[in-house]
Amino acid sequence: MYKILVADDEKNIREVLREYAEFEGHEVKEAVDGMQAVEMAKNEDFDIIILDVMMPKLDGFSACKEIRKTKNTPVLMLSARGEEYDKLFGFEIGADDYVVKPFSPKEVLARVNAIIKRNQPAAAASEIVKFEGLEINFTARSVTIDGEKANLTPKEYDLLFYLVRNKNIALTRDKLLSEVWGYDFFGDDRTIDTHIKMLRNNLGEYRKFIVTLRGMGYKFEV
Amino acid sequence: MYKILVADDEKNIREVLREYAEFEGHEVKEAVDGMQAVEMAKNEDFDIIILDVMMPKLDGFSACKEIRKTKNTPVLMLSARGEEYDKLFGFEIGADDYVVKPFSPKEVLARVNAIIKRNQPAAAASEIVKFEGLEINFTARSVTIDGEKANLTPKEYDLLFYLVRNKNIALTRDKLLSEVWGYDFFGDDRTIDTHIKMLRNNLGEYRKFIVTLRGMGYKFEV
DNA sequence: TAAAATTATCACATAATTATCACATTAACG
DNA sequence: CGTTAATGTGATAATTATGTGATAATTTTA
Repeated sequence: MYKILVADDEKNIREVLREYAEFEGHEVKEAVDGMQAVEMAKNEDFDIIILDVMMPKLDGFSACKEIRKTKNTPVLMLSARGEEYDKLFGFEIGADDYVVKPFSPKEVLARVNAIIKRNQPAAAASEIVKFEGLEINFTARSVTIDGEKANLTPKEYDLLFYLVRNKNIALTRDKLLSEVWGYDFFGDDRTIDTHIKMLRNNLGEYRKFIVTLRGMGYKFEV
Repeated sequence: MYKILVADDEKNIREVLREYAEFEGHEVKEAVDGMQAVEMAKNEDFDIIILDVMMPKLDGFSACKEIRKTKNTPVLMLSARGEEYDKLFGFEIGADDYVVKPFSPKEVLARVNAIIKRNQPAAAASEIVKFEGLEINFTARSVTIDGEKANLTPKEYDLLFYLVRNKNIALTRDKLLSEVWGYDFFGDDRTIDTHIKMLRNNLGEYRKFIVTLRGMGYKFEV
Protein backbone atom coordinates (compact mmCIF):
# COMPACT_ATOMS: atom_id res chain seq x y z
CA MET A 1 0.00 0.00 0.00
CA TYR A 2 1.43 3.32 -1.07
CA LYS A 3 0.48 6.81 -0.06
CA ILE A 4 -0.03 8.87 -3.18
CA LEU A 5 -0.59 12.58 -3.66
CA VAL A 6 -2.43 13.58 -6.82
CA ALA A 7 -2.19 17.27 -7.69
CA ASP A 8 -4.30 18.41 -10.62
CA ASP A 9 -6.87 21.14 -11.02
CA GLU A 10 -9.14 18.92 -13.09
CA LYS A 11 -11.45 17.06 -10.81
CA ASN A 12 -12.08 14.16 -13.17
CA ILE A 13 -8.35 13.49 -13.53
CA ARG A 14 -7.94 13.32 -9.79
CA GLU A 15 -10.91 11.05 -9.52
CA VAL A 16 -9.96 8.56 -12.17
CA LEU A 17 -6.50 8.22 -10.66
CA ARG A 18 -7.91 7.88 -7.17
CA GLU A 19 -10.29 5.21 -8.34
CA TYR A 20 -7.55 3.10 -9.92
CA ALA A 21 -5.09 3.63 -7.12
CA GLU A 22 -7.57 2.76 -4.42
CA PHE A 23 -8.55 -0.30 -6.36
CA GLU A 24 -4.93 -1.41 -6.07
CA GLY A 25 -5.09 -0.78 -2.37
CA HIS A 26 -3.26 2.53 -2.19
CA GLU A 27 -4.12 5.59 -0.17
CA VAL A 28 -4.77 8.74 -2.19
CA LYS A 29 -4.79 12.41 -1.19
CA GLU A 30 -5.66 15.25 -3.53
CA ALA A 31 -4.41 18.75 -4.13
CA VAL A 32 -6.10 21.20 -6.47
CA ASP A 33 -3.18 23.49 -7.12
CA GLY A 34 0.60 23.68 -6.91
CA MET A 35 0.71 25.60 -3.65
CA GLN A 36 -1.49 23.10 -1.89
CA ALA A 37 0.57 20.24 -3.30
CA VAL A 38 3.79 21.74 -1.91
CA GLU A 39 2.14 22.34 1.43
CA MET A 40 0.89 18.78 1.70
CA ALA A 41 4.11 17.27 0.43
CA LYS A 42 6.07 19.04 3.12
CA ASN A 43 3.79 17.99 5.94
CA GLU A 44 3.22 14.36 5.01
CA ASP A 45 5.39 11.55 3.74
CA PHE A 46 4.08 10.33 0.42
CA ASP A 47 5.51 7.43 -1.49
CA ILE A 48 4.96 9.33 -4.71
CA ILE A 49 3.54 12.63 -5.91
CA ILE A 50 1.72 13.01 -9.22
CA LEU A 51 1.87 16.61 -10.45
CA ASP A 52 0.07 18.14 -13.36
CA VAL A 53 2.26 20.63 -15.20
CA MET A 54 -0.48 23.16 -15.72
CA MET A 55 -1.91 24.12 -12.37
CA PRO A 56 -3.17 27.36 -10.81
CA LYS A 57 -1.10 29.29 -8.31
CA LEU A 58 2.05 27.24 -8.85
CA ASP A 59 2.85 25.14 -11.91
CA GLY A 60 4.02 21.54 -11.69
CA PHE A 61 7.66 22.24 -12.37
CA SER A 62 7.94 24.91 -9.72
CA ALA A 63 6.05 22.73 -7.29
CA CYS A 64 8.43 19.87 -7.99
CA LYS A 65 11.44 22.10 -7.44
CA GLU A 66 9.97 23.47 -4.26
CA ILE A 67 9.19 20.02 -2.89
CA ARG A 68 12.64 18.77 -3.73
CA LYS A 69 14.15 21.42 -1.53
CA THR A 70 12.98 19.56 1.54
CA LYS A 71 12.01 16.09 0.45
CA ASN A 72 13.14 13.43 -1.91
CA THR A 73 9.71 12.06 -2.69
CA PRO A 74 9.49 10.63 -6.22
CA VAL A 75 7.50 12.75 -8.65
CA LEU A 76 5.56 11.80 -11.76
CA MET A 77 4.57 14.65 -14.05
CA LEU A 78 1.44 14.86 -16.16
CA SER A 79 1.11 17.18 -19.13
CA ALA A 80 -0.77 17.82 -22.34
CA ARG A 81 0.28 16.05 -25.50
CA GLY A 82 3.05 17.36 -27.62
CA GLU A 83 4.80 19.50 -25.07
CA GLU A 84 8.04 17.77 -25.77
CA TYR A 85 10.03 20.58 -24.32
CA ASP A 86 8.12 20.24 -21.07
CA LYS A 87 9.07 16.65 -20.93
CA LEU A 88 12.74 17.30 -21.15
CA PHE A 89 12.51 20.10 -18.69
CA GLY A 90 10.59 17.84 -16.35
CA PHE A 91 13.38 15.36 -16.19
CA GLU A 92 15.88 18.13 -15.77
CA ILE A 93 14.31 19.41 -12.62
CA GLY A 94 14.23 15.94 -11.22
CA ALA A 95 10.90 14.37 -12.08
CA ASP A 96 11.13 10.59 -12.07
CA ASP A 97 8.77 9.97 -14.94
CA TYR A 98 6.52 11.74 -17.30
CA VAL A 99 3.09 10.84 -18.71
CA VAL A 100 1.31 12.63 -21.51
CA LYS A 101 -2.41 13.38 -21.40
CA PRO A 102 -4.68 11.83 -22.29
CA PHE A 103 -3.29 8.83 -20.45
CA SER A 104 -4.58 5.47 -19.47
CA PRO A 105 -4.88 5.36 -15.69
CA LYS A 106 -3.59 1.80 -15.83
CA GLU A 107 -0.36 2.99 -17.38
CA VAL A 108 0.03 5.72 -14.80
CA LEU A 109 -0.39 3.22 -11.99
CA ALA A 110 2.10 0.87 -13.60
CA ARG A 111 4.62 3.69 -13.74
CA VAL A 112 3.86 4.66 -10.18
CA ASN A 113 4.64 1.12 -9.10
CA ALA A 114 7.80 1.10 -11.18
CA ILE A 115 9.08 4.37 -9.75
CA ILE A 116 8.41 3.43 -6.17
CA LYS A 117 10.04 0.05 -6.49
CA ARG A 118 12.99 1.64 -8.22
CA ASN A 119 13.33 4.15 -5.43
CA GLN A 120 13.04 1.64 -2.65
CA PRO A 121 15.66 -0.96 -3.40
CA ALA A 122 15.34 -1.94 0.24
CA ALA A 123 11.84 -3.13 -0.41
CA ALA A 124 13.00 -5.29 -3.26
CA ALA A 125 15.95 -6.65 -1.35
CA SER A 126 13.90 -7.11 1.78
CA GLU A 127 14.84 -10.28 3.41
CA ILE A 128 11.84 -12.55 3.73
CA VAL A 129 11.63 -16.25 4.40
CA LYS A 130 8.54 -18.36 4.36
CA PHE A 131 7.80 -21.69 5.92
CA GLU A 132 4.35 -22.79 4.90
CA GLY A 133 2.04 -20.11 6.28
CA LEU A 134 4.71 -18.59 8.50
CA GLU A 135 6.33 -15.59 6.88
CA ILE A 136 9.26 -13.88 8.48
CA ASN A 137 10.45 -10.51 7.27
CA PHE A 138 13.80 -9.76 8.80
CA THR A 139 14.03 -6.36 7.22
CA ALA A 140 10.65 -5.17 8.35
CA ARG A 141 10.99 -7.09 11.59
CA SER A 142 7.56 -8.53 11.11
CA VAL A 143 5.96 -11.94 11.14
CA THR A 144 2.74 -13.06 9.53
CA ILE A 145 0.84 -16.23 10.21
CA ASP A 146 -1.43 -17.32 7.36
CA GLY A 147 -1.36 -13.73 6.16
CA GLU A 148 -2.29 -12.35 9.55
CA LYS A 149 0.22 -10.10 11.25
CA ALA A 150 1.61 -11.62 14.42
CA ASN A 151 2.19 -9.42 17.40
CA LEU A 152 5.46 -10.37 18.98
CA THR A 153 7.39 -8.66 21.72
CA PRO A 154 10.97 -7.54 21.03
CA LYS A 155 12.52 -10.54 22.74
CA GLU A 156 10.21 -12.84 20.86
CA TYR A 157 11.35 -11.33 17.58
CA ASP A 158 14.98 -11.61 18.57
CA LEU A 159 14.57 -15.19 19.65
CA LEU A 160 12.59 -16.24 16.60
CA PHE A 161 14.94 -14.46 14.22
CA TYR A 162 17.95 -16.09 15.80
CA LEU A 163 16.34 -19.50 15.67
CA VAL A 164 15.37 -19.02 12.04
CA ARG A 165 18.72 -17.69 10.97
CA ASN A 166 20.19 -20.81 12.50
CA LYS A 167 17.50 -23.13 11.35
CA ASN A 168 18.21 -26.83 11.54
CA ILE A 169 20.98 -26.21 13.98
CA ALA A 170 20.81 -27.50 17.52
CA LEU A 171 21.14 -24.57 19.89
CA THR A 172 21.96 -24.99 23.53
CA ARG A 173 20.40 -22.76 26.14
CA ASP A 174 23.81 -21.30 26.77
CA LYS A 175 24.24 -20.44 23.15
CA LEU A 176 20.80 -18.86 22.97
CA LEU A 177 21.40 -16.88 26.12
CA SER A 178 24.70 -15.49 24.96
CA GLU A 179 23.52 -14.80 21.40
CA VAL A 180 20.03 -13.45 22.03
CA TRP A 181 20.29 -12.10 25.55
CA GLY A 182 23.92 -11.09 25.32
CA TYR A 183 27.10 -12.37 26.85
CA ASP A 184 26.54 -10.21 29.88
CA PHE A 185 23.27 -11.80 30.89
CA PHE A 186 23.65 -13.83 34.03
CA GLY A 187 20.09 -14.83 34.62
CA ASP A 188 18.33 -18.14 34.74
CA ASP A 189 18.49 -20.67 31.91
CA ARG A 190 14.83 -21.29 32.22
CA THR A 191 14.04 -17.78 31.09
CA ILE A 192 14.47 -19.17 27.62
CA ASP A 193 11.82 -21.76 28.21
CA THR A 194 9.31 -19.12 29.10
CA HIS A 195 10.08 -17.14 25.98
CA ILE A 196 9.88 -20.27 23.87
CA LYS A 197 6.50 -20.89 25.42
CA MET A 198 5.25 -17.44 24.49
CA LEU A 199 6.72 -17.66 21.03
CA ARG A 200 5.01 -20.98 20.48
CA ASN A 201 1.71 -19.57 21.62
CA ASN A 202 2.11 -16.75 19.15
CA LEU A 203 3.00 -19.01 16.25
CA GLY A 204 -0.17 -21.05 16.44
CA GLU A 205 0.03 -24.19 14.38
CA TYR A 206 3.52 -23.24 13.25
CA ARG A 207 4.77 -23.84 16.77
CA LYS A 208 5.72 -27.18 15.30
CA PHE A 209 8.84 -25.64 13.78
CA ILE A 210 10.29 -25.03 17.20
CA VAL A 211 11.44 -28.36 18.47
CA THR A 212 12.70 -29.13 21.91
CA LEU A 213 16.03 -30.88 22.15
CA ARG A 214 15.85 -32.56 25.48
CA GLY A 215 18.88 -32.12 27.63
CA MET A 216 20.18 -29.52 25.21
CA GLY A 217 18.02 -26.65 24.08
CA TYR A 218 15.94 -25.89 21.03
CA LYS A 219 16.09 -25.65 17.29
CA PHE A 220 14.01 -24.32 14.44
CA GLU A 221 13.45 -27.28 12.19
CA VAL A 222 12.07 -27.11 8.67
CA MET B 1 30.65 -24.87 -2.44
CA TYR B 2 27.11 -24.20 -3.54
CA LYS B 3 24.83 -26.29 -5.66
CA ILE B 4 23.41 -24.11 -8.39
CA LEU B 5 20.69 -24.78 -10.92
CA VAL B 6 20.90 -22.72 -14.10
CA ALA B 7 17.75 -22.75 -16.22
CA ASP B 8 18.00 -21.05 -19.59
CA ASP B 9 17.23 -22.19 -23.10
CA GLU B 10 20.31 -20.47 -24.47
CA LYS B 11 23.22 -22.81 -24.30
CA ASN B 12 25.88 -20.10 -24.22
CA ILE B 13 24.26 -18.44 -21.24
CA ARG B 14 24.25 -21.69 -19.31
CA GLU B 15 27.82 -22.31 -20.25
CA VAL B 16 29.21 -18.96 -19.30
CA LEU B 17 27.51 -19.17 -15.91
CA ARG B 18 28.68 -22.71 -15.40
CA GLU B 19 32.23 -21.74 -16.23
CA TYR B 20 32.31 -18.90 -13.73
CA ALA B 21 30.51 -20.83 -11.03
CA GLU B 22 32.72 -23.85 -11.37
CA PHE B 23 35.73 -21.63 -11.30
CA GLU B 24 34.57 -20.46 -7.90
CA GLY B 25 34.20 -24.06 -6.85
CA HIS B 26 30.46 -24.47 -7.13
CA GLU B 27 28.50 -27.36 -8.52
CA VAL B 28 26.26 -26.50 -11.47
CA LYS B 29 23.33 -28.34 -12.99
CA GLU B 30 21.49 -27.17 -16.06
CA ALA B 31 17.90 -27.11 -17.22
CA VAL B 32 16.85 -26.10 -20.72
CA ASP B 33 13.26 -25.12 -19.99
CA GLY B 34 10.97 -24.20 -17.14
CA MET B 35 9.39 -27.61 -16.78
CA GLN B 36 12.73 -29.28 -16.39
CA ALA B 37 13.82 -26.65 -13.88
CA VAL B 38 10.77 -27.26 -11.72
CA GLU B 39 11.28 -30.97 -11.90
CA MET B 40 14.91 -30.74 -10.87
CA ALA B 41 14.25 -28.18 -8.16
CA LYS B 42 11.71 -30.46 -6.56
CA ASN B 43 13.93 -33.49 -6.55
CA GLU B 44 17.19 -31.93 -5.46
CA ASP B 45 18.19 -29.37 -2.90
CA PHE B 46 19.90 -26.48 -4.60
CA ASP B 47 21.39 -23.55 -2.79
CA ILE B 48 20.12 -21.25 -5.48
CA ILE B 49 18.21 -21.41 -8.75
CA ILE B 50 18.89 -19.05 -11.64
CA LEU B 51 15.87 -18.77 -13.93
CA ASP B 52 15.60 -17.08 -17.26
CA VAL B 53 12.27 -15.32 -17.69
CA MET B 54 11.81 -16.37 -21.30
CA MET B 55 11.96 -20.13 -21.52
CA PRO B 56 10.10 -22.76 -23.52
CA LYS B 57 7.39 -24.88 -21.94
CA LEU B 58 7.19 -22.85 -18.74
CA ASP B 59 8.37 -19.28 -18.26
CA GLY B 60 10.62 -18.26 -15.41
CA PHE B 61 7.90 -16.62 -13.34
CA SER B 62 5.62 -19.61 -13.46
CA ALA B 63 8.53 -21.88 -12.72
CA CYS B 64 9.47 -19.76 -9.71
CA LYS B 65 5.92 -19.85 -8.40
CA GLU B 66 5.74 -23.57 -8.90
CA ILE B 67 9.02 -24.21 -7.12
CA ARG B 68 8.02 -21.99 -4.25
CA LYS B 69 5.04 -24.17 -3.57
CA THR B 70 7.27 -26.87 -2.20
CA LYS B 71 10.66 -25.33 -1.57
CA ASN B 72 12.14 -22.19 -0.28
CA THR B 73 15.19 -22.23 -2.52
CA PRO B 74 16.40 -18.72 -3.38
CA VAL B 75 15.74 -17.66 -6.98
CA LEU B 76 17.58 -15.21 -9.17
CA MET B 77 15.81 -14.15 -12.36
CA LEU B 78 17.41 -13.26 -15.66
CA SER B 79 15.68 -11.26 -18.35
CA ALA B 80 16.20 -9.12 -21.39
CA ARG B 81 16.85 -5.42 -20.97
CA GLY B 82 14.01 -3.01 -20.56
CA GLU B 83 11.41 -5.40 -19.32
CA GLU B 84 10.85 -3.20 -16.34
CA TYR B 85 7.51 -4.72 -15.50
CA ASP B 86 9.04 -8.13 -15.55
CA LYS B 87 11.41 -6.99 -12.90
CA LEU B 88 8.69 -5.77 -10.64
CA PHE B 89 6.63 -8.84 -11.24
CA GLY B 90 9.63 -10.97 -10.48
CA PHE B 91 10.01 -9.51 -7.04
CA GLU B 92 6.31 -9.80 -6.48
CA ILE B 93 6.29 -13.52 -6.99
CA GLY B 94 9.17 -13.91 -4.64
CA ALA B 95 12.37 -13.84 -6.67
CA ASP B 96 15.31 -12.87 -4.50
CA ASP B 97 17.12 -10.84 -7.09
CA TYR B 98 16.95 -9.85 -10.69
CA VAL B 99 19.64 -9.40 -13.32
CA VAL B 100 19.13 -7.87 -16.74
CA LYS B 101 20.72 -9.33 -19.86
CA PRO B 102 23.28 -8.83 -21.11
CA PHE B 103 24.92 -9.33 -17.75
CA SER B 104 28.43 -9.82 -16.56
CA PRO B 105 28.82 -13.35 -15.19
CA LYS B 106 30.92 -11.85 -12.44
CA GLU B 107 28.03 -9.73 -11.29
CA VAL B 108 25.67 -12.68 -11.37
CA LEU B 109 28.01 -14.72 -9.23
CA ALA B 110 28.43 -11.83 -6.81
CA ARG B 111 24.67 -11.70 -6.43
CA VAL B 112 24.43 -15.43 -6.06
CA ASN B 113 26.88 -15.28 -3.20
CA ALA B 114 25.02 -12.40 -1.59
CA ILE B 115 21.68 -14.17 -1.78
CA ILE B 116 22.95 -17.43 -0.41
CA LYS B 117 24.80 -15.78 2.42
CA ARG B 118 21.76 -13.93 3.56
CA ASN B 119 19.52 -16.97 3.21
CA GLN B 120 21.56 -19.68 4.80
CA PRO B 121 24.39 -18.35 6.87
CA ALA B 122 25.04 -21.72 8.38
CA ALA B 123 23.37 -24.40 6.31
CA ALA B 124 26.54 -25.00 4.39
CA ALA B 125 28.37 -25.88 7.58
CA SER B 126 26.08 -28.75 8.53
CA GLU B 127 28.04 -31.76 9.67
CA ILE B 128 26.38 -34.90 8.36
CA VAL B 129 27.58 -38.46 8.00
CA LYS B 130 25.77 -41.34 6.39
CA PHE B 131 26.16 -45.09 6.70
CA GLU B 132 23.82 -46.80 4.29
CA GLY B 133 20.36 -45.71 5.39
CA LEU B 134 21.57 -44.31 8.68
CA GLU B 135 22.10 -40.58 8.53
CA ILE B 136 23.57 -38.68 11.42
CA ASN B 137 23.43 -34.91 11.54
CA PHE B 138 25.64 -33.65 14.31
CA THR B 139 24.75 -30.04 13.70
CA ALA B 140 21.01 -30.52 13.86
CA ARG B 141 21.39 -33.21 16.49
CA SER B 142 19.16 -35.47 14.49
CA VAL B 143 19.23 -39.00 13.14
CA THR B 144 17.26 -40.46 10.27
CA ILE B 145 16.79 -44.11 9.44
CA ASP B 146 15.91 -44.76 5.82
CA GLY B 147 14.74 -41.18 5.64
CA GLU B 148 12.56 -41.54 8.70
CA LYS B 149 13.31 -39.31 11.64
CA ALA B 150 14.54 -41.29 14.65
CA ASN B 151 13.52 -40.24 18.10
CA LEU B 152 16.40 -40.64 20.48
CA THR B 153 16.79 -39.59 24.07
CA PRO B 154 19.62 -37.24 25.07
CA LYS B 155 21.86 -40.02 26.33
CA GLU B 156 21.19 -42.02 23.21
CA TYR B 157 22.28 -39.10 21.06
CA ASP B 158 25.38 -38.55 23.13
CA LEU B 159 26.27 -42.22 23.08
CA LEU B 160 25.66 -42.64 19.36
CA PHE B 161 27.51 -39.46 18.49
CA TYR B 162 30.48 -40.53 20.57
CA LEU B 163 30.51 -43.98 19.03
CA VAL B 164 30.30 -42.57 15.52
CA ARG B 165 32.93 -39.93 16.12
CA ASN B 166 35.16 -42.80 17.22
CA LYS B 167 34.02 -45.28 14.63
CA ASN B 168 36.10 -48.42 14.19
CA ILE B 169 37.74 -47.82 17.52
CA ALA B 170 37.27 -50.25 20.40
CA LEU B 171 35.78 -48.44 23.37
CA THR B 172 35.86 -49.88 26.85
CA ARG B 173 32.96 -49.38 29.22
CA ASP B 174 35.23 -47.26 31.35
CA LYS B 175 36.09 -45.05 28.44
CA LEU B 176 32.45 -44.69 27.44
CA LEU B 177 31.40 -43.93 30.98
CA SER B 178 33.96 -41.23 31.45
CA GLU B 179 33.48 -39.69 28.00
CA VAL B 180 29.73 -39.86 27.64
CA TRP B 181 28.56 -39.90 31.24
CA GLY B 182 31.34 -37.75 32.59
CA TYR B 183 34.28 -38.35 34.86
CA ASP B 184 32.06 -37.78 37.88
CA PHE B 185 29.69 -40.64 37.22
CA PHE B 186 30.09 -43.43 39.74
CA GLY B 187 27.26 -45.71 38.73
CA ASP B 188 27.10 -49.22 37.38
CA ASP B 189 29.01 -50.35 34.28
CA ARG B 190 25.97 -52.15 33.08
CA THR B 191 24.10 -48.89 32.63
CA ILE B 192 25.89 -48.70 29.33
CA ASP B 193 24.49 -52.02 28.24
CA THR B 194 20.99 -50.79 28.78
CA HIS B 195 21.62 -47.69 26.71
CA ILE B 196 23.25 -49.73 23.99
CA LYS B 197 20.15 -51.89 23.99
CA MET B 198 17.86 -48.91 23.56
CA LEU B 199 20.06 -47.40 20.91
CA ARG B 200 20.05 -50.64 18.98
CA ASN B 201 16.29 -50.82 19.18
CA ASN B 202 16.07 -47.34 17.78
CA LEU B 203 18.46 -48.00 14.93
CA GLY B 204 16.44 -50.89 13.49
CA GLU B 205 18.41 -52.84 10.95
CA TYR B 206 21.37 -50.51 11.40
CA ARG B 207 21.88 -51.91 14.88
CA LYS B 208 24.43 -54.01 13.06
CA PHE B 209 26.89 -51.13 13.17
CA ILE B 210 27.11 -51.37 16.95
CA VAL B 211 29.20 -54.41 17.69
CA THR B 212 29.82 -55.97 21.09
CA LEU B 213 33.42 -56.54 22.08
CA ARG B 214 33.16 -59.29 24.62
CA GLY B 215 35.05 -58.66 27.81
CA MET B 216 35.76 -55.13 26.65
CA GLY B 217 32.99 -52.83 25.51
CA TYR B 218 31.56 -51.73 22.18
CA LYS B 219 32.46 -50.11 18.93
CA PHE B 220 30.75 -48.57 15.94
CA GLU B 221 32.02 -50.52 12.98
CA VAL B 222 31.54 -49.57 9.35
C1' DT C 1 4.94 10.14 36.83
C1' DA C 2 1.47 6.67 36.16
C1' DA C 3 -0.08 3.10 33.28
C1' DA C 4 0.93 -0.41 30.18
C1' DA C 5 3.78 -3.64 28.26
C1' DT C 6 7.50 -6.57 28.57
C1' DT C 7 10.65 -9.53 30.82
C1' DA C 8 12.59 -12.63 34.40
C1' DT C 9 11.82 -15.68 37.97
C1' DC C 10 9.46 -18.97 40.62
C1' DA C 11 6.71 -23.03 41.76
C1' DC C 12 4.32 -26.69 40.53
C1' DA C 13 2.50 -30.09 37.04
C1' DT C 14 3.59 -33.12 33.61
C1' DA C 15 6.32 -35.81 30.89
C1' DA C 16 10.45 -38.06 29.61
C1' DT C 17 14.68 -40.12 30.75
C1' DT C 18 17.83 -42.73 33.32
C1' DA C 19 19.85 -46.16 36.41
C1' DT C 20 19.26 -50.25 38.46
C1' DC C 21 17.70 -54.82 39.13
C1' DA C 22 16.45 -59.50 38.01
C1' DC C 23 16.29 -62.82 34.91
C1' DA C 24 17.16 -64.64 30.06
C1' DT C 25 20.33 -65.63 26.63
C1' DT C 26 24.66 -66.22 24.50
C1' DA C 27 29.60 -67.17 23.93
C1' DA C 28 33.89 -69.18 25.55
C1' DC C 29 36.39 -72.76 27.35
C1' DG C 30 37.87 -76.88 29.42
C1' DC D 1 28.51 -80.95 26.78
C1' DG D 2 28.15 -78.48 30.84
C1' DT D 3 29.94 -74.68 33.42
C1' DT D 4 30.85 -70.01 33.86
C1' DA D 5 31.18 -65.36 32.84
C1' DA D 6 29.47 -61.79 30.08
C1' DT D 7 25.94 -59.60 27.66
C1' DG D 8 20.88 -58.89 26.29
C1' DT D 9 16.55 -57.37 27.86
C1' DG D 10 11.98 -56.17 30.17
C1' DA D 11 10.26 -53.87 34.07
C1' DT D 12 10.27 -50.21 37.20
C1' DA D 13 11.52 -46.78 40.61
C1' DA D 14 14.06 -42.68 40.90
C1' DT D 15 15.52 -38.83 38.78
C1' DT D 16 15.58 -35.08 35.74
C1' DA D 17 13.93 -31.85 32.26
C1' DT D 18 10.48 -29.25 30.27
C1' DG D 19 5.79 -26.98 30.03
C1' DT D 20 3.14 -23.63 32.02
C1' DG D 21 0.47 -20.28 34.92
C1' DA D 22 1.21 -16.79 38.17
C1' DT D 23 3.64 -13.02 39.71
C1' DA D 24 7.33 -9.81 40.66
C1' DA D 25 10.63 -6.80 38.54
C1' DT D 26 11.78 -3.99 34.96
C1' DT D 27 11.34 -1.19 30.91
C1' DT D 28 8.65 1.45 27.75
C1' DT D 29 5.09 4.43 26.63
C1' DA D 30 1.74 7.88 27.12
